[in-house]
Amino acid sequence: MTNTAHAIFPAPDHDHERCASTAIAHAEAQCAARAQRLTPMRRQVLQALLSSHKPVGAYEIIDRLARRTRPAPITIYRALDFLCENRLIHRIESRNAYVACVHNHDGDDLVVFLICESCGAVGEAPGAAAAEALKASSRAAGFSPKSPLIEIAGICSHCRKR
Amino acid sequence: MTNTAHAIFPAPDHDHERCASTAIAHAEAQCAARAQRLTPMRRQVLQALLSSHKPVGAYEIIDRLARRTRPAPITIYRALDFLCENRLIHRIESRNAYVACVHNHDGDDLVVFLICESCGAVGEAPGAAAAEALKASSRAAGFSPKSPLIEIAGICSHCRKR
DNA sequence: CGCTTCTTGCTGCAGCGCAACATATAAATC
DNA sequence: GATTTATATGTTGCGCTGCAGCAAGAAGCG
Repeated sequence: MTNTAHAIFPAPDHDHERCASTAIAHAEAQCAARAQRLTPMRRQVLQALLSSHKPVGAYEIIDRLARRTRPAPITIYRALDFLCENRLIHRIESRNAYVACVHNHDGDDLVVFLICESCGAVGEAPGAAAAEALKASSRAAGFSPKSPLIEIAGICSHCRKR
Repeated sequence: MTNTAHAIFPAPDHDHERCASTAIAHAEAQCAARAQRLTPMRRQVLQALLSSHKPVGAYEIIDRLARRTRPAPITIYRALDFLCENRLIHRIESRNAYVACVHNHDGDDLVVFLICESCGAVGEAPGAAAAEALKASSRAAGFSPKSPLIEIAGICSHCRKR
C-alpha cells in the first residue's frame, strides 16, 4: 500500500504536496467559518509545520521562514497560539514542539499522539476508548478532568519494517 | 475523613511530615537494593520536591535549597535525572517540572497524572485499564508503543468542595 | 474620516536544559 | 595503604523556550 487516506503514519513516499494543500484548504475553511483571519504570517507558520509530519520547535520555524526580516520569537509564538486555539496544529508537550494537524480525527475527540523515536514522525490515533477508561479512573479519585494529554513514544510501522 | 493511605489527592490537613519521611525511607531502601547512591545532593533535591505535592521547576529547586553555595542548574538536573531513573520522582511534561513520587502505584504500571488547576497538586491515579485501550489503539496503527505519557488537568476533590 | 479591534514588530528578560571540561570523592583491586 | 577506576559534583558557557510590555501598522465599521 502506498497512501490510504486514513493511515495514521503517512508512508515515506506519500503525496505530501497534496497532503499539505488539503490542510491549508481546511485551515482557510475553518477560519472563514469562525470569522478568524488566516494572515500571511499565520499561513507561513502553518506551512512550515506542514513541510513534515514531525514536531518542530519555535526557533526552527523561525529558521525555516528565512525571509528578508527574521521574525522575533514572540511573533511565532503568537501565530502558534492562534493555530492551536483553532485546532489547526497541536503542541507536543514532551518535545516542546508543534505539529500540523492532519485531521484524522473529529472535533472534540481525544487524540493520542504516537511519536516515532526513529524517524520523529507524529501520528494521531483515535483514543475514544481510552478516554472512557481515563475519565472513570480520574472520577474515581474525585477528580473533574478536562482535556487529557496523551503522548506515546515508540516505533512507527514504516521504521519497523526496515 | 482525614488521611487514608491510598487517597489520590492528600487532604490539605494530612500528616505531611510522615508523608515525606516514608518517601525518604523508601528512597533509601530502593537505592540500597539497586546499589545506587542516595548522595546528600540527591537527598536534598528529593526533600525539596517532598515539601509539597506540587510540581516544582528546576530553578525553583535551586532557590529552595538555598545553601551557602548556590548549586548550578546542571547539578540539579543531574540529581533530577537520577531520581527519575530510579522512579523516585516524576517529570510533569506539561509543566516542565517535577513531583516526588508518593508511590501509590506498583513497579511498571502506567501512571496517570491528575493535575489540579486550582491548587496545583498532582495525584497519581492507576491507569492499567486505559493502558490496555491505548496499546490496542496504537498497535492498530502499526505502532510499537513504549511508555505512554498521560497528564490530565482538572479540579481535585478538595478544591471542588470549596 | 474617525474609531475600534486585531495583528505584527521591537526590546527585554527569566526559566529551561544541557555540552564540555575540570575537580573531588567513593569504591575496587592489588 | 597505595593505586587504579568509577562515580559524583563543580564551573563555564550557551542555545532553546516562552512571554510581558509597549509601539506601530492594517482591517473592519458606522
